[in-house]
Amino acid sequence: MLTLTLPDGATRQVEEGTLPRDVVGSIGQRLLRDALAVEIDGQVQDLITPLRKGGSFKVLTSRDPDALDVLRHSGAHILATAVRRLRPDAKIGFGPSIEDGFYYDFEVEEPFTPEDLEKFESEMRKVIAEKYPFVRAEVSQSEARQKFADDPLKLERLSEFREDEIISTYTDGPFIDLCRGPHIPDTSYLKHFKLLHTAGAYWRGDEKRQMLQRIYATAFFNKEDLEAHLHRLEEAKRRDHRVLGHQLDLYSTDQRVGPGLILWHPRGAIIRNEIENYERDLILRHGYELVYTPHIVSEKLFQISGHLENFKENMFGAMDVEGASYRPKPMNCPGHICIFQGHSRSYRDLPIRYAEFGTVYRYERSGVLHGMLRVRGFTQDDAHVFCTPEQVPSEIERLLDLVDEMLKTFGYPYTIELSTMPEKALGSVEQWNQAQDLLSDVMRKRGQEFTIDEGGGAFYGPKLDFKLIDAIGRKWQGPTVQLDFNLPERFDIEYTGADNAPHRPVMLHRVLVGSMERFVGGLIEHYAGAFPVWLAPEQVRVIPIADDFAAAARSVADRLKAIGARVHVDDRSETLNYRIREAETLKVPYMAIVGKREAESDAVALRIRGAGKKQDVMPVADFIETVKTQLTTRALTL
RNA sequence: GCUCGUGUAGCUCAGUUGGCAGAGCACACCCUUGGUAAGGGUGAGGUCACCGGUUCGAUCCCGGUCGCGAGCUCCA
Repeated sequence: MLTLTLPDGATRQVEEGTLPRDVVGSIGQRLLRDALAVEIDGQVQDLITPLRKGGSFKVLTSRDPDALDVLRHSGAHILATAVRRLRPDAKIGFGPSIEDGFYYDFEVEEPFTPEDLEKFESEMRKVIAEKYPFVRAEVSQSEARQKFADDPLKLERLSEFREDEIISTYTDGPFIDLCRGPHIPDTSYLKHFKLLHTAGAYWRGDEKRQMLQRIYATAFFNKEDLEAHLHRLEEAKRRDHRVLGHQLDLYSTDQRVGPGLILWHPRGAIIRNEIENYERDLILRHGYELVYTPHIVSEKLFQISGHLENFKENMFGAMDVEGASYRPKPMNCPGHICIFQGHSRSYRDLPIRYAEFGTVYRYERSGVLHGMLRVRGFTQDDAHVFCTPEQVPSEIERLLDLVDEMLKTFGYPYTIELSTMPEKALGSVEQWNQAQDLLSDVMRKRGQEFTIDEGGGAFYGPKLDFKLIDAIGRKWQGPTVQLDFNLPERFDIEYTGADNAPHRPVMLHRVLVGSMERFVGGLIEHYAGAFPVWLAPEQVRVIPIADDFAAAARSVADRLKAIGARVHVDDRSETLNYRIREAETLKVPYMAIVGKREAESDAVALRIRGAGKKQDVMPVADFIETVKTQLTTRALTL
């Protein structure tokens, strides 16, 4: 007998092998109608998998987030059912639910076309209308091999089952799949879904294996959620930094320059420069010193640092300089270490914090390049802290403060991940554990929440990754802080302690924005191109209504320039409507319009970005104050 | 790098079942001097990504190269 504890505390005794469906039915018929799956002891299973253990027992309905995974996974089966009907030659791979939906992988001779997707979608509606129950069966290895005799990918998976593992299959009408489940009761439960796109995907994610055709789709329990999701996809498209970057004339790439290399146009360069100026002030306040190191350095340096050993596939090739090999630097750390070693150091000097906007070059495979977000040349706001082991916790604390201050300025909420020892790593397991404990201790003491990314560390040390959350809820790679017990060893750097003996300093690597390119690309999407005043390439556009007021407009502009604002006067011989439209399209925060009334009273008719027709007539002096406040506070809203 | 798709004016895109290349915007000039999201006219602008093949003839068909896009893999 198994004991099930219901959410209200009541218990039920049932025999092992009882179907959850029967338990739910005995609780209530209404509940059975709504039930999609059950959760036993925290594990989700469907209504037709026999109970093998007792514990807490919860019925999942469409209100439970976990039930959405069940729905989507079943959606994948229904997709495969439809595909198999129309393309009997398709060999089935895997079809899991994923963060925003589900996919199914197929091996086919002829790849799928967008028209195929439409046909599959309408075929899915037929499968749904036919209301096939999902039927579970537990089978032996040899039975399974028979059922999937024509599906080599499934046979491969079957060969990996252990003797004692249960092999289960699920059938919905004509389609059978090797699957652990759980599933919804029948195909009619899937109502609101959409096939999105196809893409190639390696079998089992291995680039040495064959390429399958993947169909991506999404599904929700109700129409509103589906529509909201599709709307979010549209919204992401609308914010695409590649489109906005071009429209707003921020940056470009050029075939003649090469892929993955960014040309910053004047308007984009302003944004970057503002960020750099802000950050320079910030870090000088936080005790950093600025340094510069060369873009190409002798390969010998990367032999010492271990980059040639561990990072070679991401480094550009060597160039010959009078018989010696030089390489573009993929990271700034070795150079900073050389500066540290330029003097003998005392414990009294530490911590030493070197910062550089250092441009690095990394070879990235052509298929991964993406606008400003994934490039081959980028500038890191890089810094390295050299300190004693005892100083590490306080340095981490300082960094947490610094990061917090910076991310607030840009209006990003964030989460923190602690990434631990990867497979390919320098240094001992003990060193790694020590470092990881140290990082987590500091955060626990602060009450700072974080999650663990197992095996996600850099090859030279564990790291803290800050994940930014943008205006539409997407996560971005933000600041990282990495502990490094390895480079100090390799470079044999030391300082003299109070005991007059040499000691090994600890090294911290950290970036705040990470890559200027990626960060600005992300900001474009975060703000949807409508930058806060302090970052806006053009902050005020002054528009005289007619030529007669051009002089008055220029006077307004001059006074704004005097407080450091970026202002243009648009006195072109175009209609007022035309000029307003252009400024609005360029997302200029303020339009200051000057006509007869304003010129006579030294005022402007202010049109604020996003506020439409609404205008505010105010004295020029007041407007200047408004802009000044925006600039000094780095305000996020107008 | 791999699978699929794609490349026509500065930009966004039509088009040619193989026969002198099209629009809108932007740009130049002229008219218009305007009160809150595109006033009107005229004009200039293209080796139809590049290389090769098929053909009397290729922007179009075929092959290759390069770029771009959706993904896979990888990452700041």
